[in-house]
Amino acid sequence: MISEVLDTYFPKLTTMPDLKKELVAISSIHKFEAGTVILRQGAYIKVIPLLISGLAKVFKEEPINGNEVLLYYIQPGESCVMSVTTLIRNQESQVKAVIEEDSEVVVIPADKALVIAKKYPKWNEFIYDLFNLKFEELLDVIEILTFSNKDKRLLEYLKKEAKLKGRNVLNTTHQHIAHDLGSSREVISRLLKKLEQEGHIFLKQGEIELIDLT
Amino acid sequence: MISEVLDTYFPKLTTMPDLKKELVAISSIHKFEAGTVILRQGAYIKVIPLLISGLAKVFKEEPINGNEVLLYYIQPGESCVMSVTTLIRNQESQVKAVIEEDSEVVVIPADKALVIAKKYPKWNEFIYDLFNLKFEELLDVIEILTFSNKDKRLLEYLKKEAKLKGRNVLNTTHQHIAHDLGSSREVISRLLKKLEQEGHIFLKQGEIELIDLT
DNA sequence: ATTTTATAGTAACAATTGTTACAGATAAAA
DNA sequence: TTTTATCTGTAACAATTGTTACTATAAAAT
Repeated sequence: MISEVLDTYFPKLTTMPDLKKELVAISSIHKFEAGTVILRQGAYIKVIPLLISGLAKVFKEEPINGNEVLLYYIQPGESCVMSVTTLIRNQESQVKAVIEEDSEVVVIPADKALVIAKKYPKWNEFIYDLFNLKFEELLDVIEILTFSNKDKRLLEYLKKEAKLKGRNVLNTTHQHIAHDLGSSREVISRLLKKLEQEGHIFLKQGEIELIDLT
Repeated sequence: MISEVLDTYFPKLTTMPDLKKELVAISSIHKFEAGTVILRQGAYIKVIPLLISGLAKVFKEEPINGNEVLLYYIQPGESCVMSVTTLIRNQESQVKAVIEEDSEVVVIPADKALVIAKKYPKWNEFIYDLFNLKFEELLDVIEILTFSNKDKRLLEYLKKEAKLKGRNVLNTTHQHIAHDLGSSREVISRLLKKLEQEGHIFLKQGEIELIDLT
């Protein structure tokens, strides 16, 4: 079971028979419901999660008044890179990870992941790839925060959500979006109305339909 | 020469005699003047630089109208993480690196760095550390961009510059700061004046003196 | 010493975003 | 069906940031 799942979603980790064998031996599959916090900011890493279905979001919390920003997503075939390096450095996690859609996760105990990392260069390649990917997502966020207005950021967010969730109707609230983007509900409502008037989206209570997905 | 330099600035890379020997054999020391672009956005990686003196800055360029934002710094004892992962993935660089203060750099040819990475886990530990560090710097940038105003961002920038350059008088222009932060000169002038009135800094032509460095 | 260039100051206005304070609409629960 | 809670719309105003346009100052060059 785990063997096939790894083959399908993490092919990089199964090209080496030894590595694959070891991974299968130490990992187990868990299911998490939407809303589950799988990693708390400030906590230490106990497991490395490999997502095989569903979707997770990674946030940075502002210590003072509890605001958060969405940093990036974890899709099937990915893991939480921050977990991996934080584990190696034995630090507190700087981020919070939350399951966004019901997910299945291959879970690797932290101590054993450390052994694997030292033993198999392939594992590092996998992590490097992921790191690069997430690094670039952060760069994109910074670019759009620096050079664009909120309406652009909002539209990009909606498109990304639609793409990752595989549908062009999003079931969400203005409040929820405001939370993800670190803004206020009123501002988001105003900008959504503007996007609707421009023909990008169609609004209903608890629903946003994307018109042009490009 | 290279041997001592590595011991001093990159102790992690010299704990294993074999790794150290190999690094010494393949690397050379180069000097770069302030202003030198050591990595162009869109270019492929030819060398991995290890900074031993001076300071470098890493920018993300906006493709359309040539604006840039400062992402993070490279200090002595650090390398350009983006180079490392971009090299492994054989991608175009997503960022631009510029020498900020005259620097000395240990240069490792890209092809040989790849061999080293596969052979020595210690190298990966070094890279992981660095990645984590820079990742966290990016998170801090995103946090401040999301939750704070420009004046806070500006003050943090000035403090960081002062800290990294080891002096509390910065020789820079408003235009240059605006460029680093992706804003306009007039806005920066206005905010600097405000910071001066609040007693944080003291302004002179071409100079900014930090009062409180905390 | 005078001109030229680069740098900085600032006022006035526009655009964007945040905040307050309600009202209306929709869906869920009683 | 009524009640209740949640979600959305929006006006009015405040604060912040961006833009335009011009002036003032300091440093560098002639």
